[in-house]
Amino acid sequence: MTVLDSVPVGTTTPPDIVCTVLEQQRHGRPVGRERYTISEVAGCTGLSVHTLRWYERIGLMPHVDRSHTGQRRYTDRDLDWLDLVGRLRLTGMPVADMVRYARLVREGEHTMAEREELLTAHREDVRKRIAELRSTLEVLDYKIDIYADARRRAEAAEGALKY
Amino acid sequence: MTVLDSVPVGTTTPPDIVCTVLEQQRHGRPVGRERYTISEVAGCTGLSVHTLRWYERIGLMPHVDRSHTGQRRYTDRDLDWLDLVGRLRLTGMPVADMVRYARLVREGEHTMAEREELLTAHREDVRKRIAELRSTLEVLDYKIDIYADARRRAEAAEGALKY
DNA sequence: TAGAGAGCTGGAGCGCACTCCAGGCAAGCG
DNA sequence: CGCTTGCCTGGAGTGCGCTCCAGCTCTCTA
Repeated sequence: MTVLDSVPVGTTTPPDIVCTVLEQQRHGRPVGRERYTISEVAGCTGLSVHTLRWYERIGLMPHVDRSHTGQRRYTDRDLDWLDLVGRLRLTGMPVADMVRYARLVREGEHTMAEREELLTAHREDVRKRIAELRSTLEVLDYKIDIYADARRRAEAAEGALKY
Repeated sequence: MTVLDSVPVGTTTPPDIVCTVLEQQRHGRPVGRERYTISEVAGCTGLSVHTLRWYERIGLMPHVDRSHTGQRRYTDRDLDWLDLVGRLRLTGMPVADMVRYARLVREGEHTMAEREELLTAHREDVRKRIAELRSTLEVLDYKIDIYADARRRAEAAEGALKY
């Protein structure tokens, strides 16, 4: 089974304990290991295995290691990267931009200026989006207040009718 | 021409003045009128005419008036509605939800509680998204700092080489 | 009276970000 | 030894939110 070959040689964790770890992994990285199967990574990142494989196909992953049978073995570094990707995704960065960033990282140190630029531009974007959201929040508050007022008035009228 | 039949009878605005108004309309509602053609609305909302017609098809507009030749004539109320729709869209509300809200509005006063609920749920969403964005902003700041530090160090080293 | 220009309709097409499928392989279990 | 489980691949399919197209009408201007 895959559990055995993903546990480093020398570690004698019995299968039942590994299972417990697998059980508790929902949005927590399984501890005490450094190589994870694709389904474990799916479990703790919230991404589907399809999406993980797709990220690799499009060049969004920095080369994932394989087991001797050709199965993916993700490292803690990979999980850190996926964490960053997840955040950028949540903030609406297009996948194409993330792929570009990934490519720059692969290309080495001389691309650091460009990476900084990319992130800085995105940060500006995020700031703008926060401002937008806040301004809409005001409109939402205003409208909800109107509905709430109307409801309170209606309830008061209903109360008055009772007596 | 359409300009004439969209100007209320009795208003004698000459065409050239109307043109000036049309010129300045980029993201400002043309003033002094109460019926707008689809391209005027496209101009001041930033939506395409395609999108405006599509919104109507899917039930996102509360019945747009027509001229005697069957062309759309948007009112200020319509523009207000589009303003709300635009804000909800910016905050990521799915079109299906906006359609549902539009339907509730059409159905009259007895749907107010449901509308309030819908907006309140969305407000919660927006708040969560703002929190998410802010937390990502921190990560971004952190990473950008690292890049900036590296860059400054590199520049300092380069400077040192010169002398 | 011909041509330009704006608008109309139903329906097809598109880009993005996944999501799923068919067909196949390797390992462990009863 | 067959069955199940988990993973593999390339490629097709999906849902959303538009976006565009063909073919038409109406009105104005030269």
